[in-house]
Amino acid sequence: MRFAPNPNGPPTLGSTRGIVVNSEYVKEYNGTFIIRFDDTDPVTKRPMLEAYDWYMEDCKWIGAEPDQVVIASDRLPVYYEYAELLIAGGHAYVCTCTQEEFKKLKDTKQACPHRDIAPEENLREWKRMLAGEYEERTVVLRIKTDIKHKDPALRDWGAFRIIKTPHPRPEVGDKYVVWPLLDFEGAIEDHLQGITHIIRGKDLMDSESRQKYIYDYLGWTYPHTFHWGRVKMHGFGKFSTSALSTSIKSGEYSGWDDPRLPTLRALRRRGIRSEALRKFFIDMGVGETDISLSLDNLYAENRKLIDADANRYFFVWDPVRLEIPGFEPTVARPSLHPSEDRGFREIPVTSSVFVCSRDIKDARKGDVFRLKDLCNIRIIDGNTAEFIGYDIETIKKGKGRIIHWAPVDGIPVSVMTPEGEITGIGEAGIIKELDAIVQFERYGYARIDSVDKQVIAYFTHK
RNA sequence: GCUCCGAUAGUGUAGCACGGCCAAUCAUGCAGGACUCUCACUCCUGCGACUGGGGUUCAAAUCCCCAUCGGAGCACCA
Repeated sequence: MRFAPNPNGPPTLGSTRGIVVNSEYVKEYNGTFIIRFDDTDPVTKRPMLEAYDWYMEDCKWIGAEPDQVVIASDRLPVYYEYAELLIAGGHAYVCTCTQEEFKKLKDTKQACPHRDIAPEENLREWKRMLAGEYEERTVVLRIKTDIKHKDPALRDWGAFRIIKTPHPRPEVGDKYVVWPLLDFEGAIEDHLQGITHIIRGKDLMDSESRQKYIYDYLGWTYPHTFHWGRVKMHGFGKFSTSALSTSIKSGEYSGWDDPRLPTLRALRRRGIRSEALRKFFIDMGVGETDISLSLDNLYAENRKLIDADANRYFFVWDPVRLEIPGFEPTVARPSLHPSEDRGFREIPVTSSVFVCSRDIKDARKGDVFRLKDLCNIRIIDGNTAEFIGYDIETIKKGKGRIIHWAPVDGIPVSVMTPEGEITGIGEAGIIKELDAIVQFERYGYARIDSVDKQVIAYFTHK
């Protein structure tokens, strides 16, 4: 099996599906997993140098280390060789029609004048192409199919064109001016690498019919193919790699791992486990239906994985200070985890704490609350309350709500979420959790990304 | 305009190649409940679908036709 991305950005949720499902089949049937960089367009979908490594990194992280790596831009001579074979066999021709001219003829099922030129002449023209004698957009090498084919998409498709912009990879640079199009490059590589099964997007459904002409001319057997539909993610708008790239450069996003982006590295930074991603995509299977899915399933999967590990902490967002006059300073000792026996945090408390404004803003005089793992209080007015005891049982019997809180000398915490940044105060112990996933009680899970004068956490999910 | 593909609960998915075992699977979601010093976790209960119409057949989610809806291709992009 192979996964064939164009490295013009980091892997996204969509690419991840390709990586996971292909590699899963490989595991199940003991096959070979090849990652092939289809980087044969130095202009329109110009590859990013860093992205090659990003793909390798992300594949590894998600448990899909490739057995082989192929970089198409390294293999132009191979493609040239087969092109010549096809030209010599009279199966391909050099066409100097303009795009518009050819389209017009093709749409009316008419051959262009170049179609009947003799192979020898085509070979000579091909050499001129390779020698750089043609300018961009003046010539193209076409594969001869059936100009009268009922499906216009299959009529004499283009296989090579001229591009004089250097390739971003320094090893390649301006070495070549004749570049293959996807259907040609992919057709040759799939055969050369002995690919037996291809899963490709529904948008590439015609590729098989197009490429089969080459396979027939060369006497090859076409791999088995499957297709999958388009994936739309709820909560993520439409995005294209190139559009994202500009938004990142302009500073609209902090980078390719901005928590608002559906890239693998962003999800990783947020604390999504690779196992959750794998299960999510494997359960989804390979369907031709276009799907529009929510990340709830992924989050649910992830929650099961992280809940037992995630230590609990108090994080108060939208904090308001609540005074409890006369309360004797003490040390609260909430447990690190409600069911795993992992010990306690220790939080020194004085006669005032922070609580979420949401929790007390509608409270009236006399309302009773339990500050979780600390004490019971009764509201006096908007931001003062009186201490009324430590006993949890009295709260359990009554109707007082249990709310969480943070010490007034706590640490500032910023949580980066897909919806934006949430700031508040957390207990100081959070600084011990650098790089770990914690649960902010009554808020959700988050990965502690950095710890300095303040804590930066990346929101995982509820 | 021409061509191709798809359609099962809110979402995703199993079943469809070989029609009966499907009063349709699983997950998530939602609702209710148990547990709990978190709105988390765990557990229990419940809700919810074969796009429509014809046909073939003793029997259709499964086969055929039409319609509707959705997606894609017809690039010197991938």
